[in-house]
Amino acid sequence: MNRSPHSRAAAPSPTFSPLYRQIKDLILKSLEAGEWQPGDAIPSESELAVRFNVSQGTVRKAIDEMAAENLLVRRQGKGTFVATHSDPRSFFRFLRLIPNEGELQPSTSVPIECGRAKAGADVARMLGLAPGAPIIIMRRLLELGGEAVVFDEIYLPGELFQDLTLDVLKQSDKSLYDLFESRYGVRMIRAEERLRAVAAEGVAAELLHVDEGSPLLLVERVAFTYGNKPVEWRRGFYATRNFHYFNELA
Amino acid sequence: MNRSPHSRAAAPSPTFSPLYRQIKDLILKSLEAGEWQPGDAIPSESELAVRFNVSQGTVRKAIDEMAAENLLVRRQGKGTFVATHSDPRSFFRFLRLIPNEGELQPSTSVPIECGRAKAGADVARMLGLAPGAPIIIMRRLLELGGEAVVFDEIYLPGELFQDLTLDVLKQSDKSLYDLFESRYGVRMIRAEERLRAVAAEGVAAELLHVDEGSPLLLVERVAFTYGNKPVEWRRGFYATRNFHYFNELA
DNA sequence: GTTCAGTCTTTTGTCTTATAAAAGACATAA
DNA sequence: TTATGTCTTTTATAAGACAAAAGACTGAAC
Repeated sequence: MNRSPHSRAAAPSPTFSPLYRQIKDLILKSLEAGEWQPGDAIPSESELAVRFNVSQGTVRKAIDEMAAENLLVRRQGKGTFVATHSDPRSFFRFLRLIPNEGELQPSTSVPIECGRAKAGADVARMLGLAPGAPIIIMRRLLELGGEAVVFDEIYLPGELFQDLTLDVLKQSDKSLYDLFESRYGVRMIRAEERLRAVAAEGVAAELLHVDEGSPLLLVERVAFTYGNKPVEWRRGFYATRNFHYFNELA
Repeated sequence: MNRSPHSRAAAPSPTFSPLYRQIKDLILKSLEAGEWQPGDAIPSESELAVRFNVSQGTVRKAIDEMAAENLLVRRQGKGTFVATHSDPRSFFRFLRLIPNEGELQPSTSVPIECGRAKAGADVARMLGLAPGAPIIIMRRLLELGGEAVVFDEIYLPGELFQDLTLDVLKQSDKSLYDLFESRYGVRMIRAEERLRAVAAEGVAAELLHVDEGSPLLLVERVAFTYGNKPVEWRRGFYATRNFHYFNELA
């Protein structure tokens, strides 16, 4: 570690970075290496301070940033924990769909199909794979309060999800990202979504019980794991009769 | 100010709040009162520390939070500045529309109509007004790279925007929120958006040059100023042939 | 035995102080 | 005129001391 970043004698150091950020990188590396599992407590601030030979305040600032990025969760008096998709609070972060009126509905994922294929040009580009690399294609329906609301087509790199089959999906009662995290060790930490209005057609129209040509909200998503690595591409058709996509501009 | 929040002798204080948050509230009050204008520098951290009789670090933590909320902007070596909508960087925050391919386009606002009316039940509810209170209704088209992409219907409380007319809008070359801020002293700091897909009809279809019944993205927005006070309700129809709504889930 | 109140330990949170880096103005020498 | 150094003002970083929150543990009261 560069412990004397301020001495400019030796190197004007284009790679300069303050102490707390170096600590952050170290913690991130431990996280990525699986030293602490999702839901687990990480060592206390003072322990980490001793381990890295810095003050508690410096460790704290590193953790502050990671908590702001939803990688860690602090609880006063208890400790700091690795964020997990099994925590229901982290759920809404990745499904911004709420009813036009009334309370939030419990959601059910209905797997329809899950197979293997070779990446076409578009999927390869989105996932940073070579064209022809093995991928998994999954289709599923999302029901909210008994109503079919979202039809998803999901593309995953085959390498990371070796034994993922339709059966595995049907067995699981967790959310997809919870499953990915607990069974395959792939943690989604960030996503980009692109929204358009399109006309319903084919399977989507049928499964969502809407007329051909009626408007649907198309949500395309790329989800990233540690190191900004894309590991999921998804195309979702949302029927927005009774639900809408909620977003806060802050 | 409650300078000894930790002494529990006097009051178990259900309204306890740490020092830095009390400072934050004070700075916020100054901001709200217009003591410093958008774009201006606020006093330095050490000046504020003297003024409030606390340490620089405590002022700093207060400002940190406000910078995270986009109320203030820090610049090392220069000072801390009141955020402003005239800063182009703050622009994308409130218009999340980007081209499917190619660079970001410069946008032009084309005012169509601007009149006064009395608030109906729905607008009154959204803006926290009494039904029948005076409001302003404005319609406009947003063009990106020469193409008509968004048709907006905007509802404002009449009281806050006294002399706002179609002419004023036509005269201005600023963004709407920049105009609101500089001319009426109303600063938008946060907004909630609800998105749906709908079928194009009437004026919207016509102005956006799309067929009746073709899909449009409907974006309903409530925008808030200081103290979480709603001061704008807006219904926007987005034609998403060549553009899409971009959102980051972080 | 069970319950309740106090006490102790461990954890994150708050606040202060000292010092570094960044930016720019200004003077001065080439 | 142009560069170069120096001084001042600003935010940024780092460390240390102490407070509040949470929970486990102890032991007395019943």
